[in-house]
Amino acid sequence: MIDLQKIIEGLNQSIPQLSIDCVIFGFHNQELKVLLSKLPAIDLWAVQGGFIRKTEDIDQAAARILEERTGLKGIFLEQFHAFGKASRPSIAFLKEAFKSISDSVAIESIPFLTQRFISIGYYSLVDFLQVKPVPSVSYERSEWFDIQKLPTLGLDHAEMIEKALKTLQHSLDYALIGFNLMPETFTMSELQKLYETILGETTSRNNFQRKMLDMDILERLEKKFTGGAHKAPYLYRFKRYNEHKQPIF
Amino acid sequence: MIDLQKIIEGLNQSIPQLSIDCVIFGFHNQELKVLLSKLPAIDLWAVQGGFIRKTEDIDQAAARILEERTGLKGIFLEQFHAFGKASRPSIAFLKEAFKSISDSVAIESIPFLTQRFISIGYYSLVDFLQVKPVPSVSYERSEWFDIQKLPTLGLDHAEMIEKALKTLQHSLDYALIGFNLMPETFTMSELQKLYETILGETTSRNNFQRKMLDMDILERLEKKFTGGAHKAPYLYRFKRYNEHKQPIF
DNA sequence: CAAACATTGTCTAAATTTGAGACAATAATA
DNA sequence: TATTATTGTCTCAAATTTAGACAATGTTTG
Repeated sequence: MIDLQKIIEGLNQSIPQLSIDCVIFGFHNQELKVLLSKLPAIDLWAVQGGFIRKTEDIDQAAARILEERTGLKGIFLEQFHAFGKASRPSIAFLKEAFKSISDSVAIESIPFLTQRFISIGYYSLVDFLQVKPVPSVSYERSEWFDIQKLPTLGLDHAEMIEKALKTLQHSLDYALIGFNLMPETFTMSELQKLYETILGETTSRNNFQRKMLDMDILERLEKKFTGGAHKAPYLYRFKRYNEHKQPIF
Repeated sequence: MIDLQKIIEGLNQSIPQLSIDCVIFGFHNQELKVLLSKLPAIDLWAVQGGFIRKTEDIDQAAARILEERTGLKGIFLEQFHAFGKASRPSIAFLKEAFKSISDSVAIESIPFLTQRFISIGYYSLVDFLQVKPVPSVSYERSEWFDIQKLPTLGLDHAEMIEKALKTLQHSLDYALIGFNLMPETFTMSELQKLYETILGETTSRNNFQRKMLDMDILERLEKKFTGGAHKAPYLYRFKRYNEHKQPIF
């Protein structure tokens, strides 16, 4: 249920013409996924957005939004780019969405939504299975989408996701990405799938294994008996107590 | 001469609580330098800041500010980070500076300067010798500073320069950096000094030379007779018509 | 005018990293 | 027990990086 009064209050406590958008990545079923929310009454999806309270750090605002939508805190979250084209669509369409929900909306009581917005983009890496998607007050529902099969996105969010992925690919830190996107334990080939999906290229199995083991960031655990007609793979876990294991922020 | 009326007009046409700061890098006398401006009446220096007009892209705003302060356009300029700590000092001190210049300032007529600001940081690479520093309307004068010997900086500009340098180091593209920071022609050892200064580490001369030549981004020109008691080095120039030579934006 | 000097351009061998193929080990199935 | 699919590891070759060596060459010095 959408609570317009709450939305308006939030806007009034926020910095005008500035928003935050979080591109939340997860990994499941060998697919890289993004958590999107659907606008009410309009067939458009968006990454997790919100506003910056007047007394809040922008990093705090991003962490708050992430927690509101996933229930998770203390996980990897990093700013990657600010989007501010003059032609950037305003988020005035939100008014239409609200109106379709509640006839009694006094459009003029919603502050500065028709003005041009500049948005600061963050991306986050989360453990897919630990997330319980919660749409924000102004959205209908949240869902994960395979990054290869995105729905129609509002604003410039397609470009935003593209840029977040580029940042992820470029700043490729194996320990950081694996630690944050994988579940607690995993097999080597599952880990390889993750990197191949993100980078969009394949590696030979033997050399990948050597590279990961040489990095000395993995602990080998017991074997995993999958029931397949073949040798059982070992499970691995990212080592604790190394520089990458610390709470990221 | 500071023209307060102009400043106030500019502020009224700009997006509130949002600014742009450009960290402008140059290279001269084997030193990496940053172009700073000094506040009037206060012993504080700052990188080149400005505001975003309501109808302007943020990239355009950064390019405009760069051109205003250096006379240069069409050169390398890239966004690297948005700064938005809640504790970020406001730029209210500008009022004091203005007041010390002009007794007749009605402080209240200067819009939103006492509020908390969020700033989008850009960095630029320029040919030192082509720059004619021009302080902005609200500053006293501009000067180049060796990045190792910075004066006292206002706001969080020390952190900003630090982060811009880190970005430069991390996204090290030899052709891009050399092309933008070096003069038209240079010797191989001059080029090596540039990279060593930026990265803060030394390379062996022979291997550096091979690496640069193997990249196939340099043209060898005539020799340069410096008058030193040794073999004269060749001059080089970055090749035109390769992917890096195109106007950067 | 020849020797000394400082720096440059290039070559080579060794060390390290990366790429590709091979093969034994092993859990489930036929 | 043989077959099958995958896994863990080894090895050799290729490519890249590191380190050292040395001849070439303007200028200065004796």
